[in-house]
Amino acid sequence: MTYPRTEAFDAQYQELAKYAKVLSHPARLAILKYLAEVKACISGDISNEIPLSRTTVSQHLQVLREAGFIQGQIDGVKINYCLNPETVEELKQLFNDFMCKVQSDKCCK
Amino acid sequence: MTYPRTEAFDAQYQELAKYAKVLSHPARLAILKYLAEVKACISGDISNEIPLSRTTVSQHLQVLREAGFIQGQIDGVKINYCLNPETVEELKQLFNDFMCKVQSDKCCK
DNA sequence: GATTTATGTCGCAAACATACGACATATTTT
DNA sequence: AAAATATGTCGTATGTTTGCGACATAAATC
Repeated sequence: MTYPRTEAFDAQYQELAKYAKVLSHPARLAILKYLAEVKACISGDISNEIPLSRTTVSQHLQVLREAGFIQGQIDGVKINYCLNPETVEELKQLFNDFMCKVQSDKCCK
Repeated sequence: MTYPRTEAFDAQYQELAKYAKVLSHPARLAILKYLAEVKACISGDISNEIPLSRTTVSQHLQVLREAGFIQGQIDGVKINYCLNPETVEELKQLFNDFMCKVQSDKCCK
């Protein structure tokens, strides 16, 4: 949702918020972890692994793809999915930068 | 949303997903950062700082409070809000644990 | 005790997210 | 070329999130 009043203000937090949204569903965290374990696999493997329909998994894959977390390599009928290390690295960076600003010495106690 | 089929499966990702959801809105990231900067403040200060109505800020504060990110200390009519370092630390831990499982050596290249 | 100040909750509309069956497409295999 | 396989997109129902005005509460001040 974009609200005119907040657009400018939100800008600096938009990127991390977007990544956080992608990570805010257990299925997507599970897919990322599964991909890290198997290094590469086809989408059918994922819907066998997690208790969701093929359609739903496909939609979660789309969210992960659009956010740049995963990449798909077409191989005939199959599509081999794997993690995109650049995006994983960027997330880590953004998150750590944010955490530095919200350090434990910055509380009222 | 809770789906019976996925409940057991989701369990191990539920916690991080929940934290990620809290961080998935720019206004909430902004509030956390503002609180870190000023160390403690009242809710009115926050709605003056960010371009959202008092009501909306109050609701974002509720989300942050319920997730344990912030604490409110009643002082007469005012409520002094501040960060909760335990939760910030727990988030950092959960996130780092997850990132270790999704390391850059775990891709198809 | 009336007014002001600080904050919270309710109710609602609009937007967004989730899950999944049904259908579409495209490449293999027979 | 028909069947099988792998995957994507559409439509839809249901639930959740967001923003905000209106109302409620409760302490402080006049």
